[in-house]
Amino acid sequence: MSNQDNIENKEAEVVSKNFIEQEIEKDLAEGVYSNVHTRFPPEPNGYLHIGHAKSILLNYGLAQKYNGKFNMRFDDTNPTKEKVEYVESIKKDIEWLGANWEDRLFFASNYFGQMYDAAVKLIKKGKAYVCDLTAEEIRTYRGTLTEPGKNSPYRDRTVDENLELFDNMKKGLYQDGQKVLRAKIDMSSPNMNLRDPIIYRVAHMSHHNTGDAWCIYPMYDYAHPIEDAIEEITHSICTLEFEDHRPLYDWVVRELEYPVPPRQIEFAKMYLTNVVTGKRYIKKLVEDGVVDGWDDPRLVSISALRRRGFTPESLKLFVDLCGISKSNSSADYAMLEYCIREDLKLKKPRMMAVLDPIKLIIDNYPEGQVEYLEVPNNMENEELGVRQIPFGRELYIDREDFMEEPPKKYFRLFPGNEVRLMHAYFVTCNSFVKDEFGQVVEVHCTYDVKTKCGTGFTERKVKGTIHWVPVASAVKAEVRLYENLVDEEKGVYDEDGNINLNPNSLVVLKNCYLEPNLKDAKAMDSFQFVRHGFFNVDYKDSTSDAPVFNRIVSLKSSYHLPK
RNA sequence: AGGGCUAUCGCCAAGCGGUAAGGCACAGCACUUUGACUGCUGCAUUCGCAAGUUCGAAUCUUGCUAGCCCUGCCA
Repeated sequence: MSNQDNIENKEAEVVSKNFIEQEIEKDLAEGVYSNVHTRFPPEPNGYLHIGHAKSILLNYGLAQKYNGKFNMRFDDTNPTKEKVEYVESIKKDIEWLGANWEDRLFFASNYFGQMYDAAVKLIKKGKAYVCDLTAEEIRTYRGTLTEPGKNSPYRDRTVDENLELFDNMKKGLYQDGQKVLRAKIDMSSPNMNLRDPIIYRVAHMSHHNTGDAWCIYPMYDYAHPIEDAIEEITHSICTLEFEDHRPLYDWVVRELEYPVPPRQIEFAKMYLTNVVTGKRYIKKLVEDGVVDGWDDPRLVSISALRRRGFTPESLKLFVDLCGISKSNSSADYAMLEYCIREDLKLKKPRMMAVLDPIKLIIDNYPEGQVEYLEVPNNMENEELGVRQIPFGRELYIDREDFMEEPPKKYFRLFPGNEVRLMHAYFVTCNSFVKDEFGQVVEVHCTYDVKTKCGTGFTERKVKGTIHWVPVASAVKAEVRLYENLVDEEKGVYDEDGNINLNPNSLVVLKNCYLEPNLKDAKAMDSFQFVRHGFFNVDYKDSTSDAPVFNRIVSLKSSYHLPK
């Protein structure tokens, strides 16, 4: 079974339609829309994270499922927050995820002209007015959650006066904050968004895309429905906090009289338990140097997950497994880990690596002899081929694979016990050597030639198999193990809102030995290290000459020494 | 005179009036050139709580309770 089939099978398990799909099918059946057109509309003000991946994959997946189209759109209506550098990184992340916008890459800022015309239309309909109140006054006039607001004294200006004032705003006759354009809706609405929301503000600032062409910029609530309508989006999918904005969204598309108005549907954001997902907090971690950048493998930004070795397929699987709903929830990190293991296990070679080495010496193996063993790269996937591993008298094995006094059900090496050296021979432990600190440094064994792997030897069996690496040709490497950045015992935040950090979130092992085949491993290549999990070669500059491996994910938690 | 939304196993999540899907996690057994993987088995007499309607309610009604969101010239 190929890996692709495997993923498709996993997806097939998600049989029921999510509520958005149900809504779409209802719209299609009732003829509200004749096609499906979705979009992903980030503001280029930072890095995308796994929560965005959910939205991207949802929107793209919906378009695919219903044979529709998917647009990429930068919602860049606020020049104070946006930068070109984010635009490129966002495009890169989305392409990497596999969401294809084809030739439909748009910028909200390219619609400024149409948005201006639409505002003029609203003014002419008597549905918008220029307001001279200060920001503070507007806040006061807006009322509170429990008290209605009151009308602005400028609310009843004539159409002609509004037209002239708005034109003057555009011409740059006013300072920032001096005047705004407001929609005339209902100052006593229980929905704050409908209390004459501001739809245009003055901001004398260069825009990353339009430069100095404009000094007035539309607000999200006004701009977004127009963007969707212009692009003929049918289903405008966003997160739950915009539910209260939907009446305003509908007001805008209705008053502007679009023939086929788009429809906004909200779903719950994705959170991960005990993981920092807030952009503000991630930014602080980066600035404080707690992590080494936005792509630090302990973060869940898309660039971090990519650097860590997560694949687009694994993220897609994760998003599908999590599902879409309207209830606030937080997924277990274990589910994410499952997804990457699932994706990689048949795709990647299984190599041997010794992370905490002790020597194993085969006393009856001829000194100086080297033999090459041919081993499959992945015993469950023949397509990955075979490789040669040199075998000799002196090997490294992992410290945890030998115990002087083994507990019950310990199947690995201990004095008198016989185990299989993976892909090689059975060896029996005869003795061991300790250093002056009482640490085991050498284990002495004898091997049985008859037991060579692949010869069909079946006379006796062993309970344990251990991995090894030849001392003479092993590749020395630095291995980085990642744990949760957050102290799970204490929870993500303390009383003051600071993050409870886990001091052991990054462990660097400098004395690791890998099988010789890993000498030329390419950057971003990933492997399974038997018993240790999945690792990838880091592309970032390392502090040592040795190759650096990041642990993507460890093996399932039940894969441990006997209790 | 507040409004909107949500509540089904440790975590996600189906369910849409006919008697609680599935996945993750966890546990056990089998298999195994690693104890992983794979396979099998187990894991909610009960759906936030309380009344009501009904032959029948997680699904309908009413009333509570808890959580999230909303008073940016942010998105």
